[in-house]
Amino acid sequence: MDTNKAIKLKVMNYHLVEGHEFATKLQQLLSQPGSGQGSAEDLAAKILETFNKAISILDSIEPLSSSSSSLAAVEGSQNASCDNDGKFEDSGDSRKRLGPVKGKRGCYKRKKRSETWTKQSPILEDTYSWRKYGQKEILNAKFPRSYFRCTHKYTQGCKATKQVQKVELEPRMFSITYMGSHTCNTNAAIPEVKACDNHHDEITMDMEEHQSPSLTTSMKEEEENHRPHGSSTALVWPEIVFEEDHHHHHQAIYASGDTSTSIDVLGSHQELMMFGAGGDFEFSDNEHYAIFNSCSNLS
DNA sequence: AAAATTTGACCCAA
DNA sequence: TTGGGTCAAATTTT
Repeated sequence: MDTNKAIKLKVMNYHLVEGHEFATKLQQLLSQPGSGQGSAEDLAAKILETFNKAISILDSIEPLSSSSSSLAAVEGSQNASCDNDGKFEDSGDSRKRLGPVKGKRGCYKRKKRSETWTKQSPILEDTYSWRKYGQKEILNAKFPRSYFRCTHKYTQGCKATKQVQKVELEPRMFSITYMGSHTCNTNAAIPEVKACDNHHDEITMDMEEHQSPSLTTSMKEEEENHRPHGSSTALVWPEIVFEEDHHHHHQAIYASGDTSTSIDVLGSHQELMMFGAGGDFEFSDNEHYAIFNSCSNLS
């Protein structure tokens, strides 16, 4: 708790203040006629990066849904074309599924025995270390889904997993579903955490045909957030609209409406949705502190 | 050499 | 039989 406060303070001091300064400079720059656009874009990129870092850190300390629901579990499917209304049941470790929805093929739902929560974020990293163990093309979805498990699954029996999939309607966003909480020794996890060097794992999604030339098959966060040529979109996170384009029966990807938290960043609006069983994201304070410390000097 | 990723095979409920 | 999730051998990266 105290440590979380300390971390927040640091985030405030380093990232947010820095971002604010960048934004101020940008504002000055824009108000001056004939100022070079290149540097404006540069500033914009810096601002974005700064805020992304801050959000990432804060978000992992304290997942945004403070009003945790009492649901035992929540739908985990991100299949953009499927409506879900079955329920999870307790089950063994794996390979159990729940019924289809609306008779449409491919609309499965996985049984979940542990808490599951989903968020949307342009940021792929978090404070845990993950090992990718699979990737699947998902029916009716444009982007593949990547599967990750905790690096310490076998050494420490940690059962946490996550699934990551690009959001169809906003390809710079990722839908990240966390399943189960970490039981691994967080101290052991520290050295593997690559929370700040921006040059690591995260998903490498290969999609056969992506239209944006700036989207390479390897979608590292840096590439995502750094793009100076991203034009105005580099500055704005578009509002996420959960609108089903090819199937009317579906209103929202996360149908079991729970908590939806919004945060405003740079005047734009990003929506994060957190669901489920009062996700017990249990972080060791030390871990965060260490991670944050190691990050804070990287601007 | 060890750790991580890729990717086709496999499992199983629907 | 199918699609989603996982496994594991092959491959790549560190």
